[in-house]
Amino acid sequence: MSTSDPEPTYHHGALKRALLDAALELLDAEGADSIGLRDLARRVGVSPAAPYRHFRSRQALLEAVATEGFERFSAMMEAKEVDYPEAERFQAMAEAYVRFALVQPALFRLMFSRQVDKQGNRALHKAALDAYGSLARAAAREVPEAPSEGAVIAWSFVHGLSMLLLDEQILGVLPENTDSLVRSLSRRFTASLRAGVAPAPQVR
Amino acid sequence: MSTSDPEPTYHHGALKRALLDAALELLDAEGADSIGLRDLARRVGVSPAAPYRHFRSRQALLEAVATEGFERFSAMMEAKEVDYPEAERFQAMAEAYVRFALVQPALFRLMFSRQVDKQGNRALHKAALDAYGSLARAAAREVPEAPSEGAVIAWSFVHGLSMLLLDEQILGVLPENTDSLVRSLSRRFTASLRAGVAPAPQVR
DNA sequence: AGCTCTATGTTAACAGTGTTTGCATACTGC
DNA sequence: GCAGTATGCAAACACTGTTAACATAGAGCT
Repeated sequence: MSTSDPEPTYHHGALKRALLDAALELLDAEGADSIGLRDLARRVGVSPAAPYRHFRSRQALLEAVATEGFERFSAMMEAKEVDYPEAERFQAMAEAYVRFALVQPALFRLMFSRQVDKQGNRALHKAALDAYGSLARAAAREVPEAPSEGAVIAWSFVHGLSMLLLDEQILGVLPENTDSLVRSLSRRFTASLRAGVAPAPQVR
Repeated sequence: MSTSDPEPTYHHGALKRALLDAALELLDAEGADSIGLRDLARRVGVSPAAPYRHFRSRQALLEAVATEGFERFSAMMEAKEVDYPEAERFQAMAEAYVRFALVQPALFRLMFSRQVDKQGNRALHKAALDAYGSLARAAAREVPEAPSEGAVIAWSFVHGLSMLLLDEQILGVLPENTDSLVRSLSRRFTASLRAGVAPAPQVR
């Protein structure tokens, strides 16, 4: 009595997963703001109060979504880490970073928004730090003279580029094909990162 | 009958301005999400429907706030542009950029959020482009070989650094004094920007 | 088997929101 | 002084997140 039958039960069986999936789906259609608990409940076929058995609040739901976003994100980054040789590694990861942002804009925005509290949510915090780890390692290798500073500079660049592209703010300025734009920009950046950090710790 | 009396009139007289001011004030106490039209109306002392005589919707109000944010922002950047000699100019502007974000975090976030539609709002669009202009000019001067690409790279760096600092995401990694952190990072970045763009257009 | 305990749903209600409609009041220009 | 317009108010609508009280299903024990 359990081979088929997708619908008829009182208990849904996998509501939590279903809610997260629905949220992830809605996220890219609309923004993260227009993602309501009642919407999700309706879409999954349960009552408005049902989600509260699995998430303490709407924010908790969003944090769970963001956590999963970070997990996917860092999985992808780690994949690049093993797939590419040292020489091309950072380059590949930078491009992957931006591509992730462009493919799942709302998810990316949510991950770095203030709607989720990375300090108060251990799982989220860890997932976010993991994501940074891979990129930082690759960037640090490019700048052995100042690894941690180099890593932060590189992180800032890819993150800022992603954000500005999401805003369609750069396209008004450099209206090229996005992919090749990202490639040429990150290539230039990598080159200057390698060349420039060593010589000039003091400016004044 | 008009020398004093701050309160008793039926018509408020400067509701639009008052609403914007209240919004700007609330913005830094709470986030931009918790800024409601009814809240503002209450705080200013008018009925819930009154704001609609001056703003078509909540989003329109937020866009007006963001526009004012961009205007202040670019005014500040242009000030740096004239106050500093070429050699230190970009450096100063980069630091000012980040500082603005840190001093008015919610406003900065709003300016670059999806809650405001830069395409559909001419005033907003112009203000945003103006803000970019000053920074771009200064950055381009540092990289005469590839001015527009250099400008975008520099913009990405300062913007990303701002965003990551707002998330308190970097502080977990480099827990220094924020001000000196910003200075040393942007100094390093500027140095590598100068050094590295010329030699290596081709990597492969 | 039956019986209890807990997990997971439902319904009904509360407070709060953005927004619209119709009416009231004040200001402005002839 | 009077018409027309700008600006305010009150009441209502359709939503939302969230809570409380109740209902049902499944798990584990005897």
